[in-house]
Amino acid sequence: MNAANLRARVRAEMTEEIKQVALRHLATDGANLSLRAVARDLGMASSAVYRYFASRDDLLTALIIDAYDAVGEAAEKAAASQADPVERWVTITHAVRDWAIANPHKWALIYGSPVPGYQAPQDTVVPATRVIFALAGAVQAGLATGRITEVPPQPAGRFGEEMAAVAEQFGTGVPPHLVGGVMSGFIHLCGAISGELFGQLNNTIDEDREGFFEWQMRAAAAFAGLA
Amino acid sequence: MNAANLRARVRAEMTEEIKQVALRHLATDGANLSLRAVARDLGMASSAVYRYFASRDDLLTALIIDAYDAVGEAAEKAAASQADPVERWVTITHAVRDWAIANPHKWALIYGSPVPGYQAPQDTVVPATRVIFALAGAVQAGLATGRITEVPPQPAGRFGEEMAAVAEQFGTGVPPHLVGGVMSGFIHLCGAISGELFGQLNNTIDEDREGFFEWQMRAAAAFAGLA
DNA sequence: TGTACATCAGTGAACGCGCGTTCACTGATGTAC
DNA sequence: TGTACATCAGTGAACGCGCGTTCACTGATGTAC
Repeated sequence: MNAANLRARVRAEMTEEIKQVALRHLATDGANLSLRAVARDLGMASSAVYRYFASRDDLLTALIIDAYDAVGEAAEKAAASQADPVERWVTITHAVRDWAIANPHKWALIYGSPVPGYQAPQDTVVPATRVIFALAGAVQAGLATGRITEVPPQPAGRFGEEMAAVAEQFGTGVPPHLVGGVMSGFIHLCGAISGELFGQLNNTIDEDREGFFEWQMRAAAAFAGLA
Repeated sequence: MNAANLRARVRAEMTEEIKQVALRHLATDGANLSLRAVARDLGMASSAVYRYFASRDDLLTALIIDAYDAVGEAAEKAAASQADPVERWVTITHAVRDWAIANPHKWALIYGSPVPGYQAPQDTVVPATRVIFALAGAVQAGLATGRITEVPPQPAGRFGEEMAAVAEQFGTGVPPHLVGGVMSGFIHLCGAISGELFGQLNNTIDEDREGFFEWQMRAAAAFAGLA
């Protein structure tokens, strides 16, 4: 390793450290992320952070992309562990939920209310799709193994056309009417996790939230054809 | 009207005005609500607000309760307008979505990521249940009119017991296994609206979001027995 | 291998601004006799 | 009806604190000849 590489590596490590500390602050203060507080924790001048991130928003963007990648990777790993299409779907959803429970502030960052004044740049678009693609993969597997027999009710009208466009654009090999089922399952998944983390289940389902979750996700799988 | 009532009325009007201005700020700055900014808009000293709300959190609580009541009322009004149980369910969900689209910041306040450092007091619990009760009412109507024939898959284990406890506690007359379906539908509803407002549908379903929404909500109704 | 120069991480002060909450106070309105 | 008193909305200054970002700078590290 030559000198240039060393400097680059030190820089990468420092960048990583800033993000780690920022995540800790996110956990306590929500999205009101303070650059100065981060710098203070690192024992450096607040201005030094600007060597690594051009602005507070840039730091936020980096955290958002990391979070999308982390939950996406969890979903993909889970997907790879199950051959049976239905169990693959269920395992993916559990992996996403487990990740969210372990990292509630990261979940809120990417699936919660938008940060006021923050506009997500294009870089976040691709990482944001990894979970949906993992779910679509389970449906693909179901198609490939002849596991999918009943189809969900056909989406009608313009929205059906949009599903067709999405199916073609992403080329997942999943027919349009099942893309809607995947999308619906993903939305239900997000709702179930956010409901659990943000308090909508309080005073109603306080014991067996995992059981309730799986029950819902199996229903969602069935709606996407995976019965 | 005597003098005492007049003073009380003026006070109520001022309280209302403060809340209105606070809501406008919520729309632009998210949950980072600033008492000083509100006072500034009203042309009064920031300390004067303390005559009406003991603290910033108290003001937030008032806004949260108002929001729960507003969306709950929208749901109940919609419910009253439809006799057919399935259409009642669908109409309720549309009413909730319409309200959320018209008041996205209020939706985020009650169903989005929790406000950092804010702890919701007990006063918010009852208003928070009005939407679920409206949905449960549609299922009750379905039972009463013999419209419910197929039942959703029985929830197993501890979570099934919890559903039974909830059914008994609230005394809605809906059998335990259908309470789970109502709860699941409510969660799916929240997910669908939050997904639309918070950006999860961007670049995927951009045209006919209403169609996609209704398609999902009819599936949710079916899962709660309303086929 | 040695030296002159360029790069770049990090500093510390400053700018201009914001915040929630408290406190002693003024002055208008309402109440009791 | 008139007067003394109590209530209470609103003021303005202050406390003690926070923030993002810029800028001229120091000093160590890396590069080119």
